[in-house]
Amino acid sequence: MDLQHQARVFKAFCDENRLTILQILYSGEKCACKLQEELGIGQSTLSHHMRILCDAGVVNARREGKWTHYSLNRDGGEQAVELLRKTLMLDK
Amino acid sequence: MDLQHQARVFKAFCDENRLTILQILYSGEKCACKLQEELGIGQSTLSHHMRILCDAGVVNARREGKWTHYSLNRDGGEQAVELLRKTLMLDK
DNA sequence: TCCATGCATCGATAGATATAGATTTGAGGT
DNA sequence: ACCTCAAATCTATATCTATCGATGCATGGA
Repeated sequence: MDLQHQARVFKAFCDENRLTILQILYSGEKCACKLQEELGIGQSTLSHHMRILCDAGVVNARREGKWTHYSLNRDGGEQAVELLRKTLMLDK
Repeated sequence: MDLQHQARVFKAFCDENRLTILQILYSGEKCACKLQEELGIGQSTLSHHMRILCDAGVVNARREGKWTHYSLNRDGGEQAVELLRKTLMLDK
C-alpha cells in the first residue's frame, strides 16, 4: 500500500476552501473565474487548490479555449471512498 | 454543514504515520508503547497523533491502569466514510 | 504578428503541523 | 506519603501548507 499516495488523496478534503469548491461543483461544471469569485480568493490560490483536487482524482478539468471548466469526477470520488474503506478496513 | 469539523475528520488520514497506526490497529488492540516502538517516533509525537485519531472518532482509547490501549472504532470509521460520501455527493 | 486574457508556475511570507525534549498528571506499588 | 512509570500536555523548532503578487505561457482576437 502506497501510504504517500493515500495521504495525498485525503489531503483533498482537509481544507475548507476545497470542501467549499466541491459543494459548488455539485451544482454543475464551473469556470475557474466563477469559483474564484465565489470563494473570494486570489487566482493563484484557486489554481493551487484545483491542482490538489485534480491530482486526487475527484475533480475534472476541461479546457475550452481560454477557459478551464471544472466538474466533479464521480469515478474518482467513488475511488476515494473505496480507498477510505480500505484504509479503515471496512471492506467485507 | 460544518466544514471545519469535516476538514478535521479527514485530517486524520492525511499523515503517513497515522495511516500506519491504523494499519497496525487492524491486527487488534495495541498499547501506546507498542505503537511507539513500531513507528520509531517519540512518545509525545505518538500522543499527538492518537489525539487526532481519537478526536476524529476512528480510534478508541481504553485506559487500563497505567497503560492506554488503542483500537479501531468501527462506527467512527463508518461515519467517516459516510461523511466522505456526503462531501462528494455520492449518496443515492 | 501583436496584444489581451485566463490560468499555471514562481518567489516570498504568514500560519499550521509534526516532532522532540521537558514537565505535569494520574494510577499503582512500596 | 512517597516513588515509579505511562501518557498527556507544554515549549520550542523545523517543515509544510495556504496565500498573494509577479511572472510566464498559452490561446484567441484585432
